[in-house]
Amino acid sequence: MAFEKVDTKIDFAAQEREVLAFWERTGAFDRLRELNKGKPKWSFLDGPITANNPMGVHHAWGRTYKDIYQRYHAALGRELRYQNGFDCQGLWVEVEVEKQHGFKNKKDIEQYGIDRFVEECKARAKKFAAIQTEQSKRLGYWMDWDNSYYTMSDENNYGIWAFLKKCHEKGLIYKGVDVMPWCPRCGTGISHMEMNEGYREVPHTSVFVRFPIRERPGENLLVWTTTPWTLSSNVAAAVKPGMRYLKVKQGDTIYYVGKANFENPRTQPVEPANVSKIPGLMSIRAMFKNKGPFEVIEEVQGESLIGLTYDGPFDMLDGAAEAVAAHRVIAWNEVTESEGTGIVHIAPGCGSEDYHLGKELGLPQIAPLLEDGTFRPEFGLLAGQRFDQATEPIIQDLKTRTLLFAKENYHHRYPHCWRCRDELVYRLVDEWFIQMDWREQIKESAKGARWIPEWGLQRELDWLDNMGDWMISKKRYWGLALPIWECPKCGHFDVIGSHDELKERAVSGWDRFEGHSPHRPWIDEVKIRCAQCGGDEVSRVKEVGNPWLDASIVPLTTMGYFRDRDYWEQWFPADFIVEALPGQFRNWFYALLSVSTMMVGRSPFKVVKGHGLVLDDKSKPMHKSEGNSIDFNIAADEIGVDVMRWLYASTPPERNVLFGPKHCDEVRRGVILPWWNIYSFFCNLARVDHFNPSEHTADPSERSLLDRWILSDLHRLIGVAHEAYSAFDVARFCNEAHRFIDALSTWYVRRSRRRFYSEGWPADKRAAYATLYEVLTTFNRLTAPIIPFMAEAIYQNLVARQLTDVPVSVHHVPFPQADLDRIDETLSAHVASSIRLVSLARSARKQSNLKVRQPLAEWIIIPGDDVERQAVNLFTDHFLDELNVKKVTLRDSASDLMDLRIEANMKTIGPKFGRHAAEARQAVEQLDGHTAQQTLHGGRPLMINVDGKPVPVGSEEVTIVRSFAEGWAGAADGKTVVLLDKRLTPQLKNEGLARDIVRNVQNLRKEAGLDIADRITLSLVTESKELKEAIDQCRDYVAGETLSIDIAANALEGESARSVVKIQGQPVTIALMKAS
RNA sequence: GGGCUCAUAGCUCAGUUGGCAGAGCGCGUCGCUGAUAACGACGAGGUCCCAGGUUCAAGUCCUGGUGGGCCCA
Repeated sequence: MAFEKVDTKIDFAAQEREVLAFWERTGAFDRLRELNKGKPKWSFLDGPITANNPMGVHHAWGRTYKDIYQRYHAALGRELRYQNGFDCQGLWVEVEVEKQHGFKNKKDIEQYGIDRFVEECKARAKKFAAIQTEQSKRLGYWMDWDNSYYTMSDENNYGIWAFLKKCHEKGLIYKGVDVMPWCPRCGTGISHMEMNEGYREVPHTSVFVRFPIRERPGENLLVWTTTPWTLSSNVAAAVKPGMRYLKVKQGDTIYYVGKANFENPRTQPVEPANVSKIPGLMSIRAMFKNKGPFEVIEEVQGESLIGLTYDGPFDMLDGAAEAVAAHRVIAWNEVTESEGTGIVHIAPGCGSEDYHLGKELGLPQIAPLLEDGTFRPEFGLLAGQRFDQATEPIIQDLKTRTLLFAKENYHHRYPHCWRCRDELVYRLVDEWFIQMDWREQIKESAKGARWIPEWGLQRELDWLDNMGDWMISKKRYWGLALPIWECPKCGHFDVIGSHDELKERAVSGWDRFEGHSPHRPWIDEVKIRCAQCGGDEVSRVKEVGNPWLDASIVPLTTMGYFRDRDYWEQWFPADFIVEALPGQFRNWFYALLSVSTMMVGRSPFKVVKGHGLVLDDKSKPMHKSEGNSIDFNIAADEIGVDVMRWLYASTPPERNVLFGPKHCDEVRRGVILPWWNIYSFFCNLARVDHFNPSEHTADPSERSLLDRWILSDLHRLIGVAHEAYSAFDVARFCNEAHRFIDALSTWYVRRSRRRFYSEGWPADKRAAYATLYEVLTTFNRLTAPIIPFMAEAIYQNLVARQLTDVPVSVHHVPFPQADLDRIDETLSAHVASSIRLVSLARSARKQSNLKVRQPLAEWIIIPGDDVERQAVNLFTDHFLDELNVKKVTLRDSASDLMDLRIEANMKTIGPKFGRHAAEARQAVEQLDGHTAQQTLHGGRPLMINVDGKPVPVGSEEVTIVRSFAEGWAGAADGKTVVLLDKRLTPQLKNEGLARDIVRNVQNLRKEAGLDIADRITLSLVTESKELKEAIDQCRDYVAGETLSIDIAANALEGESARSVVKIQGQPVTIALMKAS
């Protein structure tokens, strides 16, 4: 069948949609799986994507890698599982469902009904899983989409139960108390890691408050806090031993304040750019001055304050009763001179550092806030108020009682909930933990895998060394039901390891649970008997699980560990996983390693690769909330998926990729379009010529040098492709492929073009066709994993339409194998030299303003080495044509045409002359060029005077710089010199004019819509004597190039196109008509 | 607060063992022309973050600082 005409103005996105339909129609993916069934396995494990929103382009990077390496291994003939994963459970889904309903807090959810709420979360995950599935298909991601795993599945949840039970059997599960960041709106603790993502700059009212010292009436500690609500729970005040404190007297009142703190100019701790936008801060000294006269009466050491007791600011509240007797000044090294007053308010129930310090010293912990951030009833005037709304009442109250020294508007970075943006507070809470003292075992597992990049292992080991126990509970609704049943009577708890075990242990509620997924609220119906005290109303704890548990059991659950151990053995551990780097060392990678180490004692993956982030074109991370995330579907249809995939594949994975129109366009123009243009050039000619790949073949002996060269380069590239793909370094292949496209386009095709235009099928034309056909089809297969759509389109036209008994899809074709015998390094060196010589000559032409259309008489080449000399001999014809010269001459020297100057080569002169190097350089550069060159060519050294002594200098120590004689254009690089004869004979001048005329006629032909092969009648009307003469002399040339059967000097009757142009400044009227 | 890492052209980044500072994109100029919504050549554009030090010579090595990123506390 004939080749289909290729449109050079292709709409790539439309073509991609056609290819998708083709894959669908032909069942191409299923066919691939059949082809590879029973072959050696390659096991990829997909890290589940959060099924909570449609994909943005930033989700496509990792998925591109996943598809590329799967396609490559399939092309090697490996069997794969192709299982995609969706991460379904967790707070992020809850938050979106809450938003839909306008819920403000947990009460709203409970009123609405946990069952309905959880069903909606489930439905949301399913909905977005379906959307992401369609988007992934659009990306060209070949997966077994009907067999995706969902972390909310029963199998997955019960799998985690088995893991937790195993932990419990080893005594690792415990309930702990800690002060941790808490989101009052979500009503749940926030891990430090989550907290890092939510810092924002906000203004708070910070206060300076005095604490009266009981032992010293009239004397006070001056303390400062940015969170006035915590004053309700103050227990102690901390000073730093060794630090200097001042006694400042104002009126009858004496204040203690850090000496440095007192004097320090204070600034708002915000981004430097924001400082000027907000009011500044007063120094503490200025605050005193503001209030009236004061004097510094004494300076004391911090130690002298330690042990003093004081009256707390809210001692009258019932909730603070425990603290009254505990108020005293303690020593703490973390007190700083740069912030606050140098005396730090300590509330162990309201801050992390405070808590640990308090625990060390045995201080009481006062926890003032309920789950929703309001004060407990026992906090009197504050009871029921939210911590942030309480600021004003607190200040008013302190003012009334004259305890308030000052207040100010303080701007700082403060943590907010990463999902709902509410301000976080520190709360004292109970949570469930896995004790992680078996970290050494996990480290061994980590070492058993290969990490790309290599430093990933060290990063992971660092994390494993430093991590605390794993907090696995969250006081929420939608998630893994922690299988912990805790006896309300005796406090004993049990961890249930499976569905069946629970059924066995159940004493009530099983009937209400049966038939439901193991989620709240249904699972909470099931009660068991306490194994310790025999109580039979033991309920499950209310908490749900950390979602990283959900994602980390998948190497077991999805590969059938709990249901088909034989199958599991075949696929575990995974050969490869790949995910975005930031965070995963402490998230998925960590959780995966921990779970598999516990369950089966080794890493669930052999190779783990990380990649960077997708940033916008201003280098900012893409976030839906920032508004800079780009919708995947829109991008796919605007720029095409192949372009996007190439952009991702070609970015070094450790770096971030900047995604924007500019960068996509760079890929499109730099890689995709040139490749498409080469293909369409070939295809459209092959179509007209009725090229038949099985008929028009060529023996090696019939191939030209350039044919052998491009095939050699192709086979070298095949080798690189295997190395790069199998090392998971596709970026390296992209670089080399880009270079190959450049070479193919700007050298092979350009230099071979005329061979395709000859009549009939001479051997040389067959060789050109056969060569380019082989290059195109082979290179196409190499790029197919990266740009699967374009590869398919090209394959269908070049191969599937032409040959019988070939695979239906390019993705069924085995990956090419390199034939080392076809690699010819010498030839590559010759071509490289040729390209260099030609570009040197072009540079010479450019510098002398000699356009290539103007023929020149002679090109003299003084080769820098033997390879160049041989290249000139091998490729003389190409040289003549490429540079439009009449003659190429090889010479050993051309001193008659050049002036020479000597420069010092500091790389060798430096070490030789040491501190006299500068002097030596001057001496060398004063030498006469020609004489010096003769001396050196004669094998003798140059003599220079340095430090008063004559010293010999050899050819390695100097460089010769050239300038060129009148009438010659030249350029030099290293030892290589090229010279072009600028002198134009009348004959040359006429030929130059003729070529200009031809070019203009060709433009007009195209404008007139003529076919390449149409013959024309041409008319050239001009007043210019020079042009007339040139036309006259080069009549045959002009006629031949433009397919003119006649060239008239007067106007045409019935012309179909006309234009008036200036040729070298002289006007001519061109007209033409198609010849009958 | 500790650890790691980075700082080079308008942008994105290379820069080997110290030896006259590079590429791609963008910009400007010119050229090529039946692969043409391409392509090629040439050019302009630099305080190599700052300050010291070693050296004949420092983007490169050493010390100290500043600024950014990541990790940990």
